[in-house]
Amino acid sequence: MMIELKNIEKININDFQHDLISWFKAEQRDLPWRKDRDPYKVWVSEIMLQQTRVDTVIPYFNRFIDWFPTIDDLAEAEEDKVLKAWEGLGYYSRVRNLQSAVREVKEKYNGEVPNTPEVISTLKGVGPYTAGAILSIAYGIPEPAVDGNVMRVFSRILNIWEDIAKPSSRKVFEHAVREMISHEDPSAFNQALMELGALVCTPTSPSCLLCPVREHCQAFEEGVQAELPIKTKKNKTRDVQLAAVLLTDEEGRILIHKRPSDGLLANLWEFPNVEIQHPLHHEREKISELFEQELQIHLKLEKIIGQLEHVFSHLVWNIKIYNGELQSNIPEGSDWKLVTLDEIKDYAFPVPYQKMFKIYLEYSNRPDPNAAKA
DNA sequence: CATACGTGGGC
DNA sequence: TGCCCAAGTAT
Repeated sequence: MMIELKNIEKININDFQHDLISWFKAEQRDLPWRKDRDPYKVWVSEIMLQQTRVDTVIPYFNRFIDWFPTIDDLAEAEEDKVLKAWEGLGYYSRVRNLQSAVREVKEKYNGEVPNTPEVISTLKGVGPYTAGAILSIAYGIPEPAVDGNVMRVFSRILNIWEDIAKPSSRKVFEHAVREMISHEDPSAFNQALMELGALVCTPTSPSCLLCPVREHCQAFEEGVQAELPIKTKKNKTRDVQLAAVLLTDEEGRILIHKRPSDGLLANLWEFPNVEIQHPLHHEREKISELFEQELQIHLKLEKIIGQLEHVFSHLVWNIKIYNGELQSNIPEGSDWKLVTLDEIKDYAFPVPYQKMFKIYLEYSNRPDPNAAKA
């Protein structure tokens, strides 16, 4: 902490704020969530932007605000429709937490997004970053909003060699932001830091020659900007083998299942599937048995119509895709449904099952003898 | 504190 | 092809 304080003292904070904010006001991108400061829209955008690129978020944000323009609209919406609005964005608990928090705001806070760190931080899905972002952007409150961009930018500006992958590092950067933040325009200051990280002070090969705060940058002065930030991390993924089946009944309707309300892809829809513990056990009979034991459905498997791999951040799914006929009644419970090809588009499926459905459609339209191989 | 939690894009 | 992400949070 002493080192950072020392480097902060090397910077003329007023000049830094001015150079940063002037650049932001001139160069900021025209983004849909920057049209106004409606705390709800700021909130939605910040949740969507977690671990997600701006270009990906834009169309989702526009549709989401179109479907749920206000806190009331989101609070009153069916969760299935909310998940449909999020379909394909990933990290689906974000939107379930968002709806839960919005309902709490409606009920406990008279529909007003809280404007203090203490209260807003109690809302589901609102962590230290999001709290600071909403407070500063929507309410002009000088709170730090430390995300990956801010840690990268400040690592370089202040020549900080703290490992930004460590959770404990965030407080170092929060401290630095508290020392540096503009109290005149905290919103522009925080957004400028993130915008700079996105456009100029990028992870690899930062564009220092275009940087509005280059003259304040300790790492640039030392010529070490390319070495920073320090970020350790090794993601090891686990492999999971699945057999999934597209089952139709005698009327051609398709059997779908709603996933459990916690864990991976919670509350999204899927096609019936089982995990294959031993990769070689893909005999028809064994697969059928597993479906009966684990899902209580009788079926006639036809053939493997395809195969796909889907990579998550922490695991890899290898899915063998079968088609087949449902030979028992649809299981009891609202988590099973038989739907037509037209109805299926109202249900939210995670990407691996969208891929699976696409493979099925291609298979049905034009049977391909080679598809049976795999 | 480490791990679970998605996805599509860049090199 | 494979690895690293990108405006994090919950547990």
